[in-house]
Amino acid sequence: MERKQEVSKAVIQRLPRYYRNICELKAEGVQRISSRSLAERMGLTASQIRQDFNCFGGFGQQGYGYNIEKLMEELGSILGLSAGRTAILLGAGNLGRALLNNFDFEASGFRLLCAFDANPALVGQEFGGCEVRSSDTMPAFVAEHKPDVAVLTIPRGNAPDIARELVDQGIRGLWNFTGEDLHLGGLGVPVENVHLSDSLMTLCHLVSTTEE
Amino acid sequence: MERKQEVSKAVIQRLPRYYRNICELKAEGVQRISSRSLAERMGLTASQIRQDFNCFGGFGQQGYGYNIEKLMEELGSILGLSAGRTAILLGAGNLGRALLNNFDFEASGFRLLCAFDANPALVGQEFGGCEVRSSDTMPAFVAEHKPDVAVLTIPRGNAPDIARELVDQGIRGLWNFTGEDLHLGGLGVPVENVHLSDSLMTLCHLVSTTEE
DNA sequence: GAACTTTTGTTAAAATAATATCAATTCAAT
DNA sequence: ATTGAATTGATATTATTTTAACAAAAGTTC
Repeated sequence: MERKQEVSKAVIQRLPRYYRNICELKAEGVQRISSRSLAERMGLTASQIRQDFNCFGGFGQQGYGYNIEKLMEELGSILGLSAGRTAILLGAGNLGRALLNNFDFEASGFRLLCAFDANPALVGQEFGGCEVRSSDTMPAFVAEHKPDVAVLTIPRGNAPDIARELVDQGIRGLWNFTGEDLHLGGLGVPVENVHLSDSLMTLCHLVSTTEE
Repeated sequence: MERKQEVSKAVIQRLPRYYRNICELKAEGVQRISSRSLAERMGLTASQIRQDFNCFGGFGQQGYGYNIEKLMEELGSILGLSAGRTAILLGAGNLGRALLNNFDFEASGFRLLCAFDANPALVGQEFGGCEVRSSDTMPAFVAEHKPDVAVLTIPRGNAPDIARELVDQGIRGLWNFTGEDLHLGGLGVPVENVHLSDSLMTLCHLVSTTEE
């Protein structure tokens, strides 16, 4: 599993999509696949797929292709999905609740321990099987349970302060929906900034330039 | 505004982030900014910013920098945010309602006309100022109002069929939350596939590899 | 089991993207 | 006005990423 040299960010960002497609293939009952077939399915080149996989050591077989079962395990392991990581969610507003109710955290490698909100009306309620606790109790909870990552669905203004606080308390990653770009890479804490608006603006541009 | 040669996808995907930051600067009352300052703020290189902007014709001034007001207009125009585009939303389940209630479509260039759902209990209700209508009435509505894009927050299985139907009815773009990767580029219809799970899996990997 | 086909892993080449450099131009100060 | 500092836009360079090519290995068929 040890990598000779740093794997490029471009490759890393393709891994979840590979994993998704392999899971689908497994669900379809497929046992093995060649880089060519997978490339066709995903709209990539076979060459790119082979090179991507080989960043982590070849797990294919010449003349045969890739075994779906094995490939899924390998990709899952590279992504760290079975590491039993834990998460908490901060901010049980509309967006936070939508995630609690709909999003399958387990499928992305995380067990959601609980949510926190400052609003007393929400404290004690449960969404998607996850209890909302008072924000006051967050530091003690983090100190005790040491969750790996925090999901930030709090209002934007609070984001930088809370992020710093969480890092001080030992959080190892942030899934950030606040709209504020956070960069804690310098502190060794990765952040995934989610900006739905960026995606929609890109679509707006694409629609505008696809005009005939 | 005419481009000499195709602007690379990498540049396009940075535009929304530029736009966001310029909006913030304007809100802060800043009147002008140099590529160096902006680079520092955004964690990029000044060179990259100048080259990106120059893809669309230089709108800076030597010895002065970029005028915030002008830059915002130019970027907004490139993104097509003022084109008065319209959207409909399909599927007023948890995710759909979360978008209706929380997401600022106008800020990303779209006026949301209405939502559609097959569930009679939801039809007639309003979320975020947007009315839910019966799915049955969707084709007639699209034929009459010709919305530019459709937001897909329907269950995954239906996605491909509905997408094709929408394209036949003249839809020009899809903002796809179904989890199913849609590729209608061949039909000249751009799609933005949103996969929150990809983002969280990437974070899982980053947390795992940032281990000391 | 020999010939043929498939397909990988690896190396090389091509294409793309990011960064550095610098002349030309503008602003600001005296 | 003249000088000096700042900053762009363009070009050149470097780095990265993607694609192509192919020998080596495994499967398949007769």
